[in-house]
Amino acid sequence: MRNEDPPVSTSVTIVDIARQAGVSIKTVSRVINREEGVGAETRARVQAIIDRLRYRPNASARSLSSRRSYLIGVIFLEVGAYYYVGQVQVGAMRACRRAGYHLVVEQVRTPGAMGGVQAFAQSLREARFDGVVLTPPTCDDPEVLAAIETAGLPYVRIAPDRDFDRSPYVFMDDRAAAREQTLRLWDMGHRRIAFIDGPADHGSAARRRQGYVEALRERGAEPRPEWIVQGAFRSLSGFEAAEGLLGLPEPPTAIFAANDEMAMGVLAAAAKHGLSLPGDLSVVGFDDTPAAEAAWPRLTTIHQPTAEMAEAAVDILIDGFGDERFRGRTAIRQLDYTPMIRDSAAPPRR
Amino acid sequence: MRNEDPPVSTSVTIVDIARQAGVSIKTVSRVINREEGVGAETRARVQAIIDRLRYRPNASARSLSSRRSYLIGVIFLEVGAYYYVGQVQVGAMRACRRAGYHLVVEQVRTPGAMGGVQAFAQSLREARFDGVVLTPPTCDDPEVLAAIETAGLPYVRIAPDRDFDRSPYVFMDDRAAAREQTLRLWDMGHRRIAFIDGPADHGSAARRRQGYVEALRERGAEPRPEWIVQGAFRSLSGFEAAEGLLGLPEPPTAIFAANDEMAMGVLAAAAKHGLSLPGDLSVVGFDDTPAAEAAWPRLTTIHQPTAEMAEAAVDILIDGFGDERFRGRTAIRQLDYTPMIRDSAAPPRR
DNA sequence: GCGGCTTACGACAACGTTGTCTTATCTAGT
DNA sequence: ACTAGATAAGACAACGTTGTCGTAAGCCGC
Repeated sequence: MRNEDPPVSTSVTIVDIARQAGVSIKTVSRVINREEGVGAETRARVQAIIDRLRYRPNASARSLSSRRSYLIGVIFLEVGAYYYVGQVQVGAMRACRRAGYHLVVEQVRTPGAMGGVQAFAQSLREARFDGVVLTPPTCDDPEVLAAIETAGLPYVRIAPDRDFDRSPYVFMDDRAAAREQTLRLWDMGHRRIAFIDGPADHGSAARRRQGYVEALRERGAEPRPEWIVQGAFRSLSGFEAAEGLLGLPEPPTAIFAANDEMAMGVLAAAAKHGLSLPGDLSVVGFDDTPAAEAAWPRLTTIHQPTAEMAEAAVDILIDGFGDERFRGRTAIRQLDYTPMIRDSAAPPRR
Repeated sequence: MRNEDPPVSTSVTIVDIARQAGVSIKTVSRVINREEGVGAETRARVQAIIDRLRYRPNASARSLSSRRSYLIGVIFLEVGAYYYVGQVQVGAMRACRRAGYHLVVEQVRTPGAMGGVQAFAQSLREARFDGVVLTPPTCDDPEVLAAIETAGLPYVRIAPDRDFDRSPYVFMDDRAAAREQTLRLWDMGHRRIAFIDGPADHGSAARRRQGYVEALRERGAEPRPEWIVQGAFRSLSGFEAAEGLLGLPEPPTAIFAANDEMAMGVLAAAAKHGLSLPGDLSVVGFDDTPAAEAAWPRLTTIHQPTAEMAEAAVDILIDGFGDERFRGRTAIRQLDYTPMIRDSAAPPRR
């Protein structure tokens, strides 16, 4: 067991391994890919040499020959800014690593670049992904979907909003979570509950709004249009929405923001107005970002298992590669939310 | 100009183009890669066919043959959570798109996975990146650097903290920015200025602290140890640090958090203590996240051109590919910060 | 001892590009 | 008119794998 590591790694190939082991390259290939048809003894000998020389197969060659790139794309409308994006990557990467895949980040909208979906589609066809994961709201964009299907790429969507039998997908029951959240406010005694909506093209925002509406109707109240205001999932939009709401002749006693970022904006607006929370105003969010826990008052919200959803999506994708026709399987995976009851919601002060 | 698009794209190759154009595949290859040695007329004819058939070269084949993968890795200690990560990706992707590269995200630390840097190194060698971009604090990790150098990969670092002539890098003068920031507080009249530090392994945190210390000394004051507290760049750590600071017998009148996330935590702690900002306490941050603008009071901070730094890093990387020995060039690129003077800092109330 | 089956392995041709070298053809200089 | 030198294009061999098919050896049943 002397330290006889090879010199600097001037790329050792499958041929080197085969020669050293005295077998054919095909046999080495079989060992690498854990295929059967190799005797235990031979397998061990080859494996030992692979380990000693620190051999790693060349991804390009492998991919050219096998038509598999071991690359999975995760597609965002826009990378950056959101906490959500990071969480998706965390989960997706975990699943990729486990299965020996790499994660390529793609973005449909590239500020300052020419050609929108067109350029994206080109980029797609060139990259040779084995499959892609689509995140909202891109997962509902007909153009994007068409581009991916034209390229013949298997894909899994996270939290899509329609065409549910068009592909496998993973989701969480946003509507139910939002309904519960609203019900909790109502049952605390709130009767003037406002809702700050997400971007119009965002399916999960719409479902959260539905849950809100549903809860009110369930308690026999008709949602008032002036209490449902448009937001953009960014803290500044939450701030502005709350400003409007608090300036109303009959301001709400509770505000439900469709995501935590906007809820943080609401907190800021409340601070500006000198409101004491949660006494003067209850605020609840959705997502459970780290900032929600470090807010004051600590934000009551819904924990969304984003990373786990992304992980499940990649798992479905990779599992599907075995199958002849990926589209045949319409795997669906539902994950659970968790209400995080903290301090920002309380019965309204009389 | 009839609409005679080809049928579904059952992968058209360079051979198809060559046949249709009546030229050799090499000539097509030359057209694709904008090499010289093709007549204008031939070039146009070939290009037209490429466009008509929507041909895109096979990345794997190209990569196998040319030893270039057109893949650039961007390496984080941990993806997720930070605003920073998203911004880096935005910039890096912009540069990649421009040059026809794709961006692969890698993470050194994979929670719940075996093998730390070792597994990472394997993953690296397998992926065949053309080059990688390292972000802090990973860009200062000797093990990671050694792994990358062993693999013979060109790399560019973003905001490294040492070994400045080991590779090209891009940076921003954190120290100067923090010094100015501190000076502004001092010159407003603050004499008890606390600093919430970042993680110990984070070079830019250390430089910001140096700037803070330097500013105080410049004004003839010696920094008090109890006013420099450890944080972790997360909002919760900012909250906790502020709690400690505000409980001091002689609490600071201003708190400088080494990043915005922690500053947001400080804001929360101040709200908890019923402080009126900025009268009772001035708070300043560093980074200029979107949340900083939607806070109340709006957070005074330093705008860091993160996306631009990442973009520059990728540009340097790609430019360097032309050169024989990448290590020969030690390109350095400095970008400027911008103080964002908003409402969270003001002269102390007497 | 023969055919038929299984197991373990190898030969060889893809895979779709790019790199290197060679070969026509055209242009300019004398 | 002849050569030198540029320019345009092609032939062919890599690149490092995997897929397909072939085959030798061993085992079984009779």
